[in-house]
Formats: sequence, C-alpha cells, structure tokens
Amino acid sequence: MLSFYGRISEDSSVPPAPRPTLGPILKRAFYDRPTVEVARDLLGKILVHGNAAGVIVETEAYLGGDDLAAHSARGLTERTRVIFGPPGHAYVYVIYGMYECLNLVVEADGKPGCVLIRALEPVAGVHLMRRRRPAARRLEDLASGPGKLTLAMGITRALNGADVTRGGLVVRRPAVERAFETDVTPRIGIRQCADWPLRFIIRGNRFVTKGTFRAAGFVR
DNA sequence: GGTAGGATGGGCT
DNA sequence: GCCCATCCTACCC
Repeated sequence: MLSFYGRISEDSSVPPAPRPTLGPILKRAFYDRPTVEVARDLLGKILVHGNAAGVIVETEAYLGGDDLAAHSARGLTERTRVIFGPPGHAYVYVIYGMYECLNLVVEADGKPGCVLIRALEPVAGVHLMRRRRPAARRLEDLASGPGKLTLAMGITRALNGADVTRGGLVVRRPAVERAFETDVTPRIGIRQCADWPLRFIIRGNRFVTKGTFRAAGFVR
C-alpha cells in the first residue's frame, strides 16, 4: 500500500515505516498568500490536534470573488466572519446537520479565502482515532473525507476561529520534507463552479477521499 | 465491484 | 422552505 512515508507492508514480519518526526509549526506568513498556493503547499504538512496527527493528502481551495461554491460568496455574515478575518485561523462549519468540516483561513485580513482539509494519512494517535470512528474498518477509512477527519481528530465547531499558529490545533512541517507529485481535479460535492480545478491531492496516495464522485477528469 | 436512499439541522431566501 | 464543501447501510451485480 502506497503511503506518504513509503510502502506499508501487509507482512507483519516487515518493520513498520518510521513514524515521522514533527518539524516546526507553520507561521502566519504561510497562510498569508494566494488561496491556491496555500492549498497546494499544505499537501504533505501534518495536522496536529492533541495526541492525534495526520499528513494532509487532499485539500480544496475556496476563493473570494466569483467562486459561488465558497461560503464567503454570499458576503459577510455571522457564519462567514472568520473567512474574512486574518489568516492562520480555523473555520469549522456544520454540514448536513451532522458533520463538521475544517478549513484554514488564508489571504490577508479582510480578504476572503480558505482551504478545506479533505483527507489525512494518520500518523499518530491512531488508537484514539479508531475509538472516535468505530465505523472505519480500515486505516484508509479513518480520515479519508472532510467529515471523517474531524471526527477522527476530535475537531468540532468549538474550534471555529482558533489560531492554528499556536495552541492545541496546529499544522507542522514534517522533520524531513519528502518529494511527491501533485494532481489537480475539480472539487467534490459542489454544484456551483463544479469544474474549477481547485482540488489538490498527493498522487497515488491511498488515503484520499473514497467513493463514487465525478472525481475523474484530472486536469493535470 | 457498484449504486440508492436516508439521517439530520444550521444558514439563508 | 430549500439547500447543502457528508457518511453509512443496505442491497445489487
């Protein structure tokens, strides 16, 4: 099985891949950039909440301006206030009344833009994640979707507006950066601007969103 | 391997 | 009242 940290063997006599050592926390300047750049550059970084952590393997960019799929497209409301605020904060919203999705706010203060975190490759606190997601049978199902990963990581709407450059929810570099190829596709599960190429995944990674989406049509 | 339908509630028109 | 940036189960090849 192909993973960000190498090949995972089904043979228990083969030692597991080394646990990635965490590097420094991403600073605010990382987020204070164009949304598409940040969405792409978040791939391979490590989302950490408490004792759980996972490599970000799938993201989507939600732009300001004429991106009608973005919550901010309807203007500044109580819900979207965080998206218009300073970069480096969490935007957590409730979807379908049952699940919560994590975004990271980007672009300069006052300019809307955020990146939806869609899938993680678990790297720490796997036992914790399994307890939080009993429906997941395989490691690949633990955090392979935006609603799944918030459950697995224990991220709730209580973290809406949290500063992700300090505190319990942060994004870190891996201690050793690894090279990978990136694929770009249309975003999943939206109707407006459905063909815009704003979804980014680590090529070949087995932990990206599963299921029957119109996910084909790779742009690059 | 695949698809269809239901759960469930906040935000906005 | 309608629309969702979703997930799970049941059921069918």
